[in-house]
Amino acid sequence: MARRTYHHGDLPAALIDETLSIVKQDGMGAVSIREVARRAQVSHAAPAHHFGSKSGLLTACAIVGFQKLAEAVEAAADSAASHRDALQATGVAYVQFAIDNPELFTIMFSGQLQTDDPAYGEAVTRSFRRLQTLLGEAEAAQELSADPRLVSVAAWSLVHGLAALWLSGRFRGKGDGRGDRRALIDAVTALFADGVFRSGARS
Amino acid sequence: MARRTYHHGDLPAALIDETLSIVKQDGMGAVSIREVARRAQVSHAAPAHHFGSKSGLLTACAIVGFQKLAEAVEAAADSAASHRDALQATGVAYVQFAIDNPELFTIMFSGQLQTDDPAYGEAVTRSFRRLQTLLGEAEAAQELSADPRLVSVAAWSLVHGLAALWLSGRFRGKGDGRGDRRALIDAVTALFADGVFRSGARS
DNA sequence: TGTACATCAGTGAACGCGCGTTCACTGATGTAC
DNA sequence: TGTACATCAGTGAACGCGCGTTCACTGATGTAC
Repeated sequence: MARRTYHHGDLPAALIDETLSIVKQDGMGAVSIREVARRAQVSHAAPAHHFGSKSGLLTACAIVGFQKLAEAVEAAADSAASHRDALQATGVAYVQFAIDNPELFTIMFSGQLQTDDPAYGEAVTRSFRRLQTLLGEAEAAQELSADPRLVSVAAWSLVHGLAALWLSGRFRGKGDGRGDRRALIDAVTALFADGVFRSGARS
Repeated sequence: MARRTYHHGDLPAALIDETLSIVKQDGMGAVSIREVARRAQVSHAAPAHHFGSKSGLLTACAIVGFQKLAEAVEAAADSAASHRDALQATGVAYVQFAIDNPELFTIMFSGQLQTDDPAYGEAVTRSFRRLQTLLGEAEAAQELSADPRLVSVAAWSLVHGLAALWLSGRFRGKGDGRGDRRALIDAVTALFADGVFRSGARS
C-alpha cells in the first residue's frame, strides 16, 4: 500500500521502526539507509534529511533503546522491597530487556554510534544511574560486602554478559522453555546478589 | 615491497594476520576480502581460493582466537593452587585475553561466522571445558554454594560482560592505568569467586 | 639424472550489485496580515 | 475570508565507489618413473 499524503506524519519515528525491524530480521549488517527508506516507502534521501547520516539514524535508535532500558530498570527497582531485591530486580530487568528487544540491544552496543551526541550520553547515563544510587544507599546502610563502585561494575558486567551470550545463542539447551529461561536469569542474579549483600541467604 | 615469489609460503596464515590487523585498526566494518588481499599483496581472488568466502576467512580467524583463549585459560587454571583460585584465574585470563587481543575477541563474537564448521565448534568447546571440569571437581569436593552449571553460566557471563564493556570503552576512567585495570579485573573476579565458594573469605 | 605429468597456488578480468552522500528541486503546511 | 510568504518535508537524479563471487587461465612445485 502506497502512502497517500506527501507529508508522512511522523517519518523519523517510522524510519526508526523500520531500522529496528531490519535488525530483528537480518541483523545489523542488513541495515542501509536505502533499505530503511524503501520499507518506509520514502525516497532514500529522506532519512538523510532527518538524521544526517546512517550513524545518526542508528544513534537515534540507540537513544530510544537506552530510554526504554532506563524505564525498565527504574520500574524494577521501584517495585523491590529491599536493596538486595532491587539489585536483583534491576539485573533481571536488564537481561529481560535484551531478550525482549534484541534489535535494540544489538544497536545500543554496536559501536557504530555517534557517542558524542549529548542526547545519547544522557540516555546512557540515566540507564545506569538507578543502579548506582541503589548501591550507594546499600553501602550507607552497611549492607554491602564490597565497594559499591566495584559491585556496580561487577553487576553490570554479569547481566551484560548474560544478555550478550544469550543473544548469541551460546546457552542453547541450558533453558529453552520460557520458564526455564526466566529461572536461569533469576538464579544467576540471585547468586550474585546473595554473594554481595552481607545478610544474603546462602544455601 | 613486492612479493618476490609466485608462491607465498603460507598465504592462509598471512591473510588471517592481515584480517586481524584491519579489525584492530578500523573495526569489523572495514574488513573486506579485497582489502585483506591488497594488504597481503595478492590478488583478491586468492582469499576466496583458500577460505571459500568472507565468512570462511572470519571463521578461520575466530578458530585461531578460541584456540588462543583455550590455551590462556588452561594455563591459568594449571597454575592455581585451589579450585577457588583456579576459578578466579580463568576469569582473569578470559578478560585479559580480550583486552590483549581485542580484534580476535571482536571477531569471535561477531555473529558473522560459519558456526557449523566442526573445527569452530571444537575450538569453542575446548575454550570452556576447563571451567566446567574445574567446577565439577569443586562441586564433588562440596566447595560450591550453588549448582556448578549455574556457577559456570554466571562466571562466564561475568567475565564476558566485563570484557565486552571494557572493550566498548564504558569503563573509561574507572581504571585507566595498566595497574588500575588489572586491579579492577582482580577485584571483580575475586568478588565473584568469594561469593560462590563456601569457604571464600568475605571482607 | 632427466622428463612427463598431476596437483595445487595464485591471477586477472568480468559479472552485477547496492551503497552513502549531495543537491537543486517541488509539494504541502501554516502563519501573519 | 483570502492571500502572500516563509518554512519544512520529501524527491529524484547523479556522483563515484568498493564490494563478493565466479571462472578460465598460468605459474610453480614435486613426485613417479
